Parts: sequence; C-alpha cells; structure tokens
Amino acid sequence: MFQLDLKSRKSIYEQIVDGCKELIISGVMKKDEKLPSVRELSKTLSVNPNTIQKAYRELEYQGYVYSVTGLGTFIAEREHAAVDEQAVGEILQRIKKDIRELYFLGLDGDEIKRRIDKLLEERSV
Amino acid sequence: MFQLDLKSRKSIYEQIVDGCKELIISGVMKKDEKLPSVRELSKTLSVNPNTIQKAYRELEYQGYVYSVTGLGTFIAEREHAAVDEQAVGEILQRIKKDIRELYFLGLDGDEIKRRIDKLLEERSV
Amino acid sequence: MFQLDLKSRKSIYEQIVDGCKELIISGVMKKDEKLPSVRELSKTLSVNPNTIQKAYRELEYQGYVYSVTGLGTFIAEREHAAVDEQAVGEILQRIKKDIRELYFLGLDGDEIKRRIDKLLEERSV
Amino acid sequence: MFQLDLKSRKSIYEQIVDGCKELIISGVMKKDEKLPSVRELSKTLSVNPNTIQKAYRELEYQGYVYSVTGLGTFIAEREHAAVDEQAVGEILQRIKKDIRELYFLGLDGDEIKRRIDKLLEERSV
DNA sequence: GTGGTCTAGACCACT
DNA sequence: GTGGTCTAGACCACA
Repeated sequence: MFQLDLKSRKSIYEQIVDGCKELIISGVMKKDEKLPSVRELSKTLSVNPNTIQKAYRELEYQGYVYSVTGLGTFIAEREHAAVDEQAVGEILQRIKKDIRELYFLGLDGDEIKRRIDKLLEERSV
Repeated sequence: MFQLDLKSRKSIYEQIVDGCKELIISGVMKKDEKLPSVRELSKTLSVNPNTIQKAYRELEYQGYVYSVTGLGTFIAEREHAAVDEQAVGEILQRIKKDIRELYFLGLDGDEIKRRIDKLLEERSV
Repeated sequence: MFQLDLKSRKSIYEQIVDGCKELIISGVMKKDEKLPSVRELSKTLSVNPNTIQKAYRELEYQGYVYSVTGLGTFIAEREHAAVDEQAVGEILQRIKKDIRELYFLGLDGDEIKRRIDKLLEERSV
Repeated sequence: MFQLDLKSRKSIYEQIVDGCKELIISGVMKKDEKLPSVRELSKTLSVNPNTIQKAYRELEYQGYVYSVTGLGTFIAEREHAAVDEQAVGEILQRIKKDIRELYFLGLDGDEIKRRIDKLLEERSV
C-alpha cells in the first residue's frame, strides 16, 4: 500500500492516516472498497495493531471511511454538495504563509510557481 | 509580539518558533535586531524560561537567529547564496499536504490552481 | 557504554553526544540499532532524563540517530551520497586549531606532517 | 588585527584569545612587541573592556604573553627547550578522532590527506 | 514501555 | 544583565 518512514518526525499512526487519505483521494481506492483488516495491515507494516486501530478511528472521524462491526472498514463516499469555504480559507492561509517563507528562503516568484505547478501535476496524474 | 494559544495542538515552544519566524519573514524584525531576552519573553508570555530557551535554540538551528552568551539573541542574515533545499523541501511537503486537503474538500485541480495563482499574484505586487 | 567526567569543562550532554558519536563512528553500534532509552541511560549514568533527552536530540540534529516516539532512538544510516560539507568544515577547523597548538609546542611543519601522516597510515591499514 | 564573528558559537573572549594566538604563532607579532591596550582593543573591536581583560589574562596564563603593570601586555618568548610530549600526544589523539570522523562522513583517505595538507600549507606560508 | 513537553528553581560562564 | 546547563518531578501522546 504505502511505506512507513520511521525517520520522519511524523508519528506512525499519522503516516498511516496520511497514507490512506492519499490512496482515497487519488482514487486508488474507491467508494465502499474494503480496507485491509487491522491485523492484516498490522502485519504488513510491522506495526502494533493498536496503532492501526487508532489510525482507522481517525480516518473515520475525519469522514474518509466508515466501519461496520464484524465486517471491516470501508471507503466513504465524498459528498460533493457544498464546498466548506471556511476550511478552504484556512488552508489557503497556511499555503500563503508557506509561500512567503519560500520567498524568504531566496526563491523568486517564478521558481515558486514552477515548483507548485509540479506538485499539482503529480496530483492530476 | 504575538499571542500563545494554550488550546492549540502545537506545543508552546513551537508556537514561539513559528511566531518569531513570522516576524522575521514578514520583515517586522530585521538583520541583527535583538530579540527579547529569554527571561524577558518568559515574563511577557508567562512561560517558563526553559521553554523560551528551547524555542530560541530551535530558531538558531534553523538559521533564523544567532545567540551570543552575555549579549542576547539576534536576527541572523539569510544567506541567499545557496538556497536551503532541505527547508524548501519541507515547506513543499506541507503545501502538498494542504493541496491534497483542498482536493478532498471538493475543489478540482483547476480551481486549486486558480486560487494559488491568486496568492502568488498578491505577493508579487 | 562510556564514562562521564564531571570535572570536564565539557557539559554533560555534550559528553554524551560525543560518547555516542564515538560508538557510532567506530562502528560499535550499527545502523538501526537501538540506543538505550532516555530513562534507562538516565539511570545508568545517574543523570537527569532531560539531559539525556537533550543529548539525543542533538544527535538527531546532527544526523547520527533518529527517534520514534513510543519506540525508541536508533542509529541513523549515513547518506554517503552527499558529503556534509558543513560538518567537514567544522572538523577541519578543530584540526586547524590543534595544528596551531602543535606549532606552539615547538614542533615544526615537517614534524607535524610526519606525525599526522602516521595517523593516516594507521587508519588505512 | 582580526575580526570577531558573533554568529560563531565561540564566546567573544575565546575568539580574542585564539585571534591573538594566531598572530603570535604566525609570527605577525614578535617577541616583546606590545599588544594594544585593553581600552584600545576594546574600542577597535567594540567589545566590553572586561572581555579584553579576561582574554589577556588567559593568554598570560597560557604563556603567550606577559604583562607589566603600568606598561602593557607583551608577546612572550617561546621556549624551544623540550617538547612536551604528553601535550603533543593528547593533541594527536584529538586529531585522530577527528580524522576517524572525517572517514565516517564519507571522505576517503586521499581526500582527507589533501585537505589536511592544505591546512599545513596555509600555516607554513 | 517509548520519546516529548513543561515548570520551578538553581547555578554557571560570559559581557 | 545575557545565554546555557542541570535537576527534580510532572504530564502527555504514541506503540
């Protein structure tokens, strides 16, 4: 599925959450598809089952998956209804800050644009 | 200088680091300007001196300030000679994560591109 | 593991940093091997856990180890791809200072060269 | 005379001590030559007189200079009598450690030799 | 169990 | 006054 990087400063469970999100958003896993069981993923990643459990709970809380007792955990459907403009605003605020920092680090506008476009292309593939 | 949010999930020292970086990046504080002393800021923010110390040291590691025992802590000059690729990489990682979040919130690639371009234009003005 | 010298002008945490680096550099401890936990080493050396923590974090900054919350601290793999010129520069500075000291003690250039070449030969055997 | 680097982790007085040693060992300043007065150097370097005082005392303690009350501080003569083999041994030990670290950082024997020879040439000029 | 953060308060060297 | 180190002891999140 994805690889863990212990050297990362991110906690393991956070990496699992992010990894799963990645798979869901990118479309690799689709609506109602079943995620690996806690035990299974625990073995695959050589990670304590509690950690997987926690990650799945977090994903459920964030609305990415739903779980059915006794059956497993499944990809939730994304509601396309209304875009949460407030949430979008907060994220753009963060990006703005980061862009300012890139300027500060010596990158010019074109270079920043180039790098971000690269990120966007990775995504759309 | 800035406010602490005790409820935040960010640790106190991290908030101080970010707050100071903000002041430096935005240009409010300039090269060789003196930051408040450890004890002073400790009183101002009602935070233990050790915590301030830790924040200042982190800022020093990241190259934003330099400390001289007996004199104080000062804003460092950013060397524009070589761009700190590691720092840039970390920031791009953050932006990548945020972009992923925007996708999940229902924005499509074009919309995201449009909004980020807007941020970049604001900046270049 | 190693001994602390309380009389030394070096701070305790610095001695721990150097001691650990020694173990890593000499190859006594190898990649991904686990260092003693903060609390464990704290007891072994009769030093406050905070001090050990500080030493471990310094080692992490310098790229010698990586820490994973809940698991422990481990020897990092040295990336031989790019030589860390900054680290090399610092070491050469130390050597320069030492060479200056040798001159002052009455050794001439040839004698110093001879002795250092001897060190290099020992190593390459 | 020499420049101070506040950004260095070395304390100011230590930089002054090292700077003076450099001038003495390199032969720029010779036996019985007078060092600038405390007040004078204090102004030149924009440093607190106490700091200069301390540096001069340290130089005297290490045998590089001697001071005559009311007259000033002067360069001492280096005694070429007997080389302190113990001191030499300790320094070589330090250099050995540093060389091992250079190896660890990915430099090979030839590269290390090249860099150290460069240091030695700087000196002999 | 692990690392990480924080406080309170002491002590040191340097300016 | 300044930054820096250390201890003692508490609490947290993560595995």
